[in-house]
This record gives sequence, structure tokens and C-alpha cells, in this order.
Amino acid sequence: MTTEAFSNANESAPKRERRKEARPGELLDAALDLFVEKGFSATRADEVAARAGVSKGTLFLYFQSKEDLFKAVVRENIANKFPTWQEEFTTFEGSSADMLRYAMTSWWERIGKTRASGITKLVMSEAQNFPEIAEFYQEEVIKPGNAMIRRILERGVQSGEFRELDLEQAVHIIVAPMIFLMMWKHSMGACAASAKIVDPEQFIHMQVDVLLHGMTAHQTK
Amino acid sequence: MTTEAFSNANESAPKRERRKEARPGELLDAALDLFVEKGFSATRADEVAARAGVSKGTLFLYFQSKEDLFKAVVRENIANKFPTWQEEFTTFEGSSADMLRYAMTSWWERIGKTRASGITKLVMSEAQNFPEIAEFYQEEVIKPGNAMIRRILERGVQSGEFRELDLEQAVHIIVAPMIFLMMWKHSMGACAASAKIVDPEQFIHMQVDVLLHGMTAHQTK
DNA sequence: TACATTAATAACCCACCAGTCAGTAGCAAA
DNA sequence: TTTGCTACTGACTGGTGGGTTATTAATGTA
Repeated sequence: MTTEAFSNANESAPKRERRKEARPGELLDAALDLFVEKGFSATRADEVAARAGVSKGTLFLYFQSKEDLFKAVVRENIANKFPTWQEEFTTFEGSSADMLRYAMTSWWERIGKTRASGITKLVMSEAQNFPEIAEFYQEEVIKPGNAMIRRILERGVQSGEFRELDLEQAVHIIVAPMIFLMMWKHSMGACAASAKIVDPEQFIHMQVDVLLHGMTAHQTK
Repeated sequence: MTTEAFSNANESAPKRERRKEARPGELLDAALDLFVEKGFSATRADEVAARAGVSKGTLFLYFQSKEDLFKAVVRENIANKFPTWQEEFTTFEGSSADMLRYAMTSWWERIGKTRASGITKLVMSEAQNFPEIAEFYQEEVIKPGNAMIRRILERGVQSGEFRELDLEQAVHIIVAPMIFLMMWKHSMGACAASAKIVDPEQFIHMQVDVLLHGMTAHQTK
């Protein structure tokens, strides 16, 4: 658990290492772990530093404040990845139904499944107590994310594959199950033994199916 | 805001009032406000007491601990209401589609709209840091809530109105947008100005529509 | 008016933590 | 080997907050 913090001191390695280049990355990684595990407020600067194998003083040498550290974690793990996805979708060929399915399943692979999902959960959890963080997240993650989904839906409506939709609302309808998965995974899903979702992949699969065809019996396909 | 706390001391009222019967209710009401506004961890016992017009010592006279206070708030505002709803649904007459629509819209009126929704948000937000609370909520709110939704879906499947569904998953699909609404309302929706959902009632309306019929253009109805 | 009961208080205890800063030690150049 | 630079440290500060308890005062009773 904290072994890496002590592994240096164990045998013969010097107590103090000078590794200016490596520190920020190691601190960001440790911070991600702890932010996801405990949230923003409950994460202790001391602990982040310890997990990265440095003292608290060093942490504040590389990041002005806890909030600054958090923003760096978000940029590193989420915001940076948007350009790649954008690219993927602009060149996508196939039906809009396939595109939507692809978007949701690959979102799960790249975000939902990973530690990154814990960040969204954290931000929503603590938005009221840290409005600056909420604002930051809104601008750097939510707006671009929603815009991508909106483009998929627009494409479907324009091609006639989807019926006319209030796009603003429809985006939220797509986003809701993803938010739910992230929240659940990092809250009840991580605690109460009886609270496991059977299988996130299955959930998404069924969700896409229902989004496209509904639950009523008189099938369209 | 805190006016009621001082209104007694303003003119001539005695500084110390003895009102054993009224205290618990007033404390629960103050606690609900603050828990919803700030979350569990960030809510200060001092502040709850002050808002209820008593000292911190008095708070701990009526509730063993902060956690105990919280459980009382949950029972008062959510768990207590299940029997009434249960009753409503067992006597419901009409299609299962109508029943689902009614369940979701009345859920919004009675929970989503009210302060109670902040409690669910809080529990999911802090479940990892307070596993006992998560466990408690799972047993007293989530399980009975899911069971009610499940019964609605079962009814629809049995009558042939809904197609065959993996009920476990389907329940989550119904719940997801409600969780989303609660989370959003008490996080981004309360902060970033640009983050307002246009209208929760509209959102639910469209959500039910999509759940029943899907988004694809070749309509069934 | 004097007394008993108990609701309510406020000062107190102890532990916690973001951020700081004066000092320490690793490293390279001279 | 010495000197200078700087990455790194850890003790310290100032403030906070859950829960306790000795004390105070409101109320009922005789």
C-alpha cells in the first residue's frame, strides 16, 4: 500500500532523492488515487505526499494549493483526452445508432472503468462546497463532453435516423446513465455488498437498446 | 436566515426556554437544511444547533451523535413515506405505461423537488467515507425503493405491455435518470450558472417517452 | 418561599490539517 | 575539497470541530 514510499529508505538508497522531473507526475498519480478514494475535502495533503514518497513541503513546492493540484489531476486524466475522441467521431462511418452505441461503450472503457470516473463523482459530490472547482469542471469537461454527444444526436436527426428531439434534453438523457454508473461505482457500489450492479457493460448495452427502441412490447425491429 | 434563532432573545422572551417536545423536530429541520446544503462531513454540529436556536450541548442531549442525527433525518423525510406510496401502487388502475409515468412524475413532486432529494445526493457523495451511513441507506431507502419500481415493471411484463426485461438491470435504468436529477440539482445545477437543466418536469416527461418508445424515427405509436 | 427536578448552557478537551519557512543535504562546477 | 545552488524536509502556526461535563436557571410542587 504505502510500500513504495518506504522502499527507498529500506536498504541503502539515499533518504533524500532529487528528481525534479519525476515529482509532478508521481504526485499527480498519488493524488488521483486519494481523491478518488476519499474525495477532495477528505484527502490530506500529507497523505498525497507520503504516497508519492515525498514530504508535504515538496507537494506545495510543485503545486500552489490543494485546489491547484486537483485541477492538474483533471487536466492530466480527462480534459487532455478530448481532442483524440473528437477526431474519432468526426471520421466515424456507420449508422448513428452504432455511433451512439460506440460512444457509450468506449466511454466506459476509457473513463467509466478507470479511476477517471472517480473524478466526476468527486466534483458532483463536492461542487456546493467548492464552487470554483465546479465552475472549472463545467468549462473544461462537461461543456466539451456534452457538445460531443450533441453532435452525435444532431447527426442522427439530420439523417432521419432519429426522430426530432429537443437536443438539450436529449443530451441529458444520454448523459444520465453514465453519471449514474460513475456515481454508483464510487458510492454504494464500493460499500454495501448487496449493492453491486450486476455488470456495467451489460447495463450500458441494455441502456442503448432501450434508448433506441424503448421498452414497450410492440417491437419496431 | 438565522433570524428565528434570535427572535426569542430580541425583546423580552427568556434567554433559556424549556421546550422538550419541540426540540427534536426543530433540530431535525435545521439538520436537513444544513445536510442538504453542505453535506454530512462539512455540516457543523454547532451550526445545526444555532439554526434550531439552541446550543451544541442541547443537540447532543437529543441525539447521541451526528450520525444518529442524520439517520433520524432520513427516517423523518424519506423512509417514513414508503408505506403511503406502496398503498397507492397496489391499488393503481390503468396501463403500466401510465403507472410508470405516474411513478416518475410523482416521485419528482414528492422527493426530487423537495429538500429530501439532497439526502440521496449526500449519501452517494459520502458513502465511501461513511460506510455505516451507506449501509443504512441501502437497507432503509434503496432496497424498498427499487422493490417498488421492480413491481411496476413486473406488472407491465406480465400483462404483455412491456417486452421481456432483465428486471434487475431495468430497475437501474429507471432509477438512473432520477439519481441524475438529484445529483445535478444539488451539484452543478446549484453552482455554475450555465449548468441549469432547462426543466426537470420536461426532462422526466421526455425520459418516460424515450423509455417507452425509444429515439428511433420509425415510430411505433 | 423553599426545594427538587431537569432542560439547557458554555467552557473545555483533544485531535486534526492546509499551508509556511528556516534549515538540510544532494549535486555540479571550479 | 570547497563553494554555491536548490530540491527537499519537518516542525510550526493558527484555526477548527465532535463530543463531554460541571454549572445554571426554568418549572412544578408543597
